[in-house]
Amino acid sequence: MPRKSPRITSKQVAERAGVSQTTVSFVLNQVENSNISEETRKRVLDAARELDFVPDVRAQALARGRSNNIALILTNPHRQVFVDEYVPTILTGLTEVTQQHGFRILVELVSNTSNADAYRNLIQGKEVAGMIVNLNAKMTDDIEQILGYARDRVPIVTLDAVHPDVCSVMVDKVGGTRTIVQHLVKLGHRRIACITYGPLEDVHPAARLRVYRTVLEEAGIAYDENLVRVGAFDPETGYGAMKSLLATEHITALYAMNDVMAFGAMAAIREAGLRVPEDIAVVGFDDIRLARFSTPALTTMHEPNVEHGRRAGEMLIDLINGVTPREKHALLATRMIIRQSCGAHLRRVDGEEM
Amino acid sequence: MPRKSPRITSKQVAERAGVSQTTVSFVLNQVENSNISEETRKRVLDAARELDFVPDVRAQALARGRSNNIALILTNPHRQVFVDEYVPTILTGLTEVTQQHGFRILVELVSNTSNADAYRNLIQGKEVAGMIVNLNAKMTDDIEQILGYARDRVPIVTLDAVHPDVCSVMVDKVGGTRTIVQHLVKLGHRRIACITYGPLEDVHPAARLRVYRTVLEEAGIAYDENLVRVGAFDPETGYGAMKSLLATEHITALYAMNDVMAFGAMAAIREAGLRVPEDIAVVGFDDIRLARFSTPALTTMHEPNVEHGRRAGEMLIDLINGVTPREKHALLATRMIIRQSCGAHLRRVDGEEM
DNA sequence: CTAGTTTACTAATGCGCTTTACTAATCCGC
DNA sequence: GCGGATTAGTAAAGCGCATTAGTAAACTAG
Repeated sequence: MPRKSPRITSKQVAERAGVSQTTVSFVLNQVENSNISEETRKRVLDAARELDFVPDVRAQALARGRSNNIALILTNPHRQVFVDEYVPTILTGLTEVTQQHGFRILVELVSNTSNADAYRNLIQGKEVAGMIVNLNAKMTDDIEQILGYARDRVPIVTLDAVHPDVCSVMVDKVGGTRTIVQHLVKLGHRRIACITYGPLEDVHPAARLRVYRTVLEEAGIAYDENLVRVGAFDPETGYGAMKSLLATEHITALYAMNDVMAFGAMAAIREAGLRVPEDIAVVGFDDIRLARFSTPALTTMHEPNVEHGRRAGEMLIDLINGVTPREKHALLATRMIIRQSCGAHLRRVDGEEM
Repeated sequence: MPRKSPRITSKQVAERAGVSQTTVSFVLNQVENSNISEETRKRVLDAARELDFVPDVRAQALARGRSNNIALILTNPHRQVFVDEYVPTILTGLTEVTQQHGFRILVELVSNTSNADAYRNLIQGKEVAGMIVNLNAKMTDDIEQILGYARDRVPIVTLDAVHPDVCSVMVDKVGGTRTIVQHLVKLGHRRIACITYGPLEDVHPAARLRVYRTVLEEAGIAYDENLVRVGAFDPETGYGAMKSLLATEHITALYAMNDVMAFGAMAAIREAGLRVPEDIAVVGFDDIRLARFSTPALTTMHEPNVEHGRRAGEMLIDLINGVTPREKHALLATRMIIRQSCGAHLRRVDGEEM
């Protein structure tokens, strides 16, 4: 069990180096215009190394008036965030930049999106220097208020929702939707079902559904709301939605708004004795690692999640440092990955360039 | 952009309530034997609420001599940790208990397992009150030294590796391996391949491979090292390993040490024109959410990851509070989930009770 | 009615650092 | 050789809380 180890403070480093605590602080923090001679500098550095000195971050944070933590706030974790590699990949990109700047990541799960207290404590408690929020719910008054409150006190970047005044980095799921639904249309499909996720008012599903509809109509295909089903972020709902589609509708293609639902849907199609893509073409969205290994391999839109985390981190650190980010709202492009499930390989499609 | 909001301190609460700062602290922290009258208590509470007071955690941590953060240290994140739902599920269980006790989670990615500095800074910098480490590498001198160093200074719980002196919560992957390999044996298989992950010296793969061998030998099946391939934590390696197995060996069953590799392996089997489970039975390990939705649905061992995180959190908080945990090394059981990929449903197996 | 105890608080110190204001010594130009 | 600028530092205050030691008043017990 932990025993009290002798705590090394900057005062002890000062003593050992024969200088004042101030000098130690100046040297260790490389304060400019502090006029420390090279010789003294070296003595301090040596002393610090010999004593194995690591400054107490709590004291630093208190004295500096700024924490060195950044919060990653995950709202609705169980509904949508904790699926596939989303969190790990975001974290990968994020830590890549935060580590460089000496920030640590505080992960906070907020189950109720409009739970203002979680934010309040984090901010007022001075626990974090900035926050990155995964917020994909509908922009209600509640949320707008929370965002406003937060933004007035601490730099903040959202990963999804766009509030005009709050910086954000967002994956262009809407553009991706256009691309992939057009892909299905080009393959000749006219009965294209859609499995979306709810609530339909939320940022992405609403806009994506609209684009799905637009693309169909542009191709002269009437929008049929019977072909739209609402799932969630798990294979089960995709499976259920497909079952229900198969029971009542005749379709030749499916656009599932995430890969995981596409997996479920394909299972349902198989159970019904139908083949993918011969009977029903299926496309997903996200490009999870397993997408390449489903039966058949899933055609999908690739989301740059590592980049997503990285950009959000960079933007936040800019804000923390008082630098105005070049773009207030960054949009990251998705990329279509054509595999087998859409049936493109069967039809000798001419160069899909989108 | 954030403007300086008037910081509310306990001193202001004190003023408003007409008491001393000490009293505010006593009331807010519910200090025992502080003899605060009910009336004063109420005045303080009211003032705090009216001013929207949230104590500065940095100052609290400094004054109390204890941080209220717990580190979740993820070693080798890209190699194995950032697969499927592992991190999210661990986080779910962990935050469940940490939130109750007022601790926050600091996530730290350590790419090099024997990178002592990461631990040192976290500990010496007094950033955390305790650490949970996902350490699944071979117990080298390096690691043993790091663990020793850490444990001498701060409570620590490992999620995988077992150092006799360091508390741990671990999923019984070895026991699970026994169960599921026995399952394949009972189904009549004699040529059972194994796709493990490396490095083979690490905690789990070594022990699991040993059990795989033991189970075979107990059934009178000679261990054939040609049937063992080393993959990793991604479908690609499972796919590659299976390709290579199919090229040279005749097998009727496969035990993949994780579901993701099993997915890859199944893809390879299909490509070779063989059927799962008729030609080759496949079982995985982990029970990821998609396991139920592969073709065919994957038979696997379920890992209680939420429970894993929860137990680790409970154990750590006990240690932090100076309570000796009931068990120093907890072992969590896995559960076999029989689906289609093992072919059990084809053979009318008598009640699989394990 | 007084000494001792309990009740209900408060003053003041310290956690370990950063930072501002200050000082002593040296340098430099004329 | 003297005033101002520069160099190389330091002393001390303060960040916002927890906590220890202490105090004044009220309440007992004898």
